[in-house]
Amino acid sequence: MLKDISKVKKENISKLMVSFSDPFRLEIIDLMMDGEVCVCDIMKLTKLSQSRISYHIKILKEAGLISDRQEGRWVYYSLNKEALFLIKEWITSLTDYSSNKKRCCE
Amino acid sequence: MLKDISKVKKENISKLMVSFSDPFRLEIIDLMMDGEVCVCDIMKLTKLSQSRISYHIKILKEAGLISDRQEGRWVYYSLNKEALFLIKEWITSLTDYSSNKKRCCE
DNA sequence: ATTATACATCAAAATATTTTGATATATCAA
DNA sequence: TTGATATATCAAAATATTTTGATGTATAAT
Repeated sequence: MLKDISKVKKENISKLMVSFSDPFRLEIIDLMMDGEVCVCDIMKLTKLSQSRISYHIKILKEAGLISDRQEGRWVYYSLNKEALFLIKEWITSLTDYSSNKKRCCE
Repeated sequence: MLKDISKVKKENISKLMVSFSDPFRLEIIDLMMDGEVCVCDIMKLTKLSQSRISYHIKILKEAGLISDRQEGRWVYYSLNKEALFLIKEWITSLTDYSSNKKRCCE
């Protein structure tokens, strides 16, 4: 069972996965792969409204997937690599430890 | 940008991530790590109602995350390793290629 | 001081997901 | 054939998430 193998808590995983479950958030994440972006960058690149972006950013932030850094009027957001590694670790535990055991003879 | 790096399509990822975004589905996935399970196993182990389990199973199946195999009255579900590897590959592309580039001098 | 810009937050509306309980289907056993 | 079991499906209700438009706050430029 997962809980015995991975250090990653299920609530964290669930929240991180919720982050990834929306196509617009995936787009935003995609943009962040090139480095820091501000809300205004995302607005230019995606045509999403400002408050809509702020909403999604908030979800990403609360899941711990992104960090922010303020510089004057701008807030720059970037992917939090540690969170990405957590997820990777979790997925790895799934692929490495999941069994192919079939049911028989019950 | 992700689209240039990974072969994994964003709609697939989004659907797979939706699979992971519900705590009950995470529980079900967890049970499947030990090998095949039927709905009745999940009922015994989680106390979720039958139709509720069927609903979540359907989501997992439509995302391509699990496979099924019927044997008499029972249907055995198991994790689809290929899908797990797809996700792993995608996460890996995120961790490997995402940049730490800071904004400056604009 | 006033105005403009970048972003956050809020409440209401729109939408989507999940749960429930009832019913349907298929397999098996008596 | 009848009854029991395993699971799927459906429609309605319950909940949760997302979107929108308005307003608020902070920073900076004039």
